Amino acid sequence: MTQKTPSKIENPRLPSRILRLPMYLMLTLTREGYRHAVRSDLKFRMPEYTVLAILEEFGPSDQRAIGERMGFDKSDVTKIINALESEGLVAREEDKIDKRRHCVALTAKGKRDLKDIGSDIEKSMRSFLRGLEPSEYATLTKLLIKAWSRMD
Amino acid sequence: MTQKTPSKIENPRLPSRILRLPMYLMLTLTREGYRHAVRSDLKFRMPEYTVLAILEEFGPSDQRAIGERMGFDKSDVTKIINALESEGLVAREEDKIDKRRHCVALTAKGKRDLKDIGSDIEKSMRSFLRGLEPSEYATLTKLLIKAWSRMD
DNA sequence: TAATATAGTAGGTTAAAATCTACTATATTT
DNA sequence: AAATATAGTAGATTTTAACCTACTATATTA
Repeated sequence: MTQKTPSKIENPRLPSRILRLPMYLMLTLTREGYRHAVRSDLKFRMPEYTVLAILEEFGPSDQRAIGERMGFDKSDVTKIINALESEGLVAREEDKIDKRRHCVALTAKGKRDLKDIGSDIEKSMRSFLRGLEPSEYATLTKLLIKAWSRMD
Repeated sequence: MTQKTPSKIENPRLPSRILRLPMYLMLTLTREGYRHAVRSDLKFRMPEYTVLAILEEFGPSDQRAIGERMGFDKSDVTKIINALESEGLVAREEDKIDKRRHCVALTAKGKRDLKDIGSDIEKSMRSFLRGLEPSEYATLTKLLIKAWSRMD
């Protein structure tokens, strides 16, 4: 009880009660993964990449729809589009029918750069999860998609 | 290009480039899971429960060792222990050999309450991930442990 | 036509986690 | 013995995401 504890824990680990909780493991992993992402010094982060990918897969879109897909407030979408536009990756165009709307589309440069931006991010994420075999990585992804698609 | 976009997206979804990224899915899930945890109005959160579980599984410990296991700064450990001590769940005792150290141990009440605190948290997390079958939940946990144990 | 609602912008606020500093007390090293 | 290092505390600072407000312009509705 009052004995002196060792100065260094050789193999620090969490108790099994905690290791059986996937939500906590995800929390820890994303926290560490964030640091890893910062270290890998990417030019764009997920929000920017997500907008580019949305425009690529679903085509030009107004900002409200982008925000709805991402679960972001419209004001935050404005900021992301501003950043992407200033880099010449997307262009805003007035919607001719509804002049309140800005139709956002990928530029030629945006289409070109999207792949590199994505592969940089994906490479960083894969290197962080390099403890998993490719098949495990795929299984993990599948399970997360299922959980994600049914969360409340 | 400039055609009017519909006012409501019936089935908003993310592009496949994003859905194939487990780290992003985890980020989204933990963000939502946090809201779910707040809604379920638990008395203690993960940091407090983690400390209790550490003390249960590894026995009495000084605060530095607890922080090392959790990846928390010592000052944060102090705050958690303060909260747990004021609820009578843990007790600090001076280490007789090294008087700088506080040997932290579960009280009888701490041992008793640990199970309820844990099952409340676990229930909340399971209900959040209820889209997964039990076997999928187990697989997910296993994969996350593997990823966690090998992250840098 | 008047009232209400929506898209987007700019900028601010809030809340939580993570980090850091200064300090006291005690141990260890030189 | 003096210098240095460690455990713990208290409190401040930083960071970041999430959220909110006020505003302009335009569209829709009653």
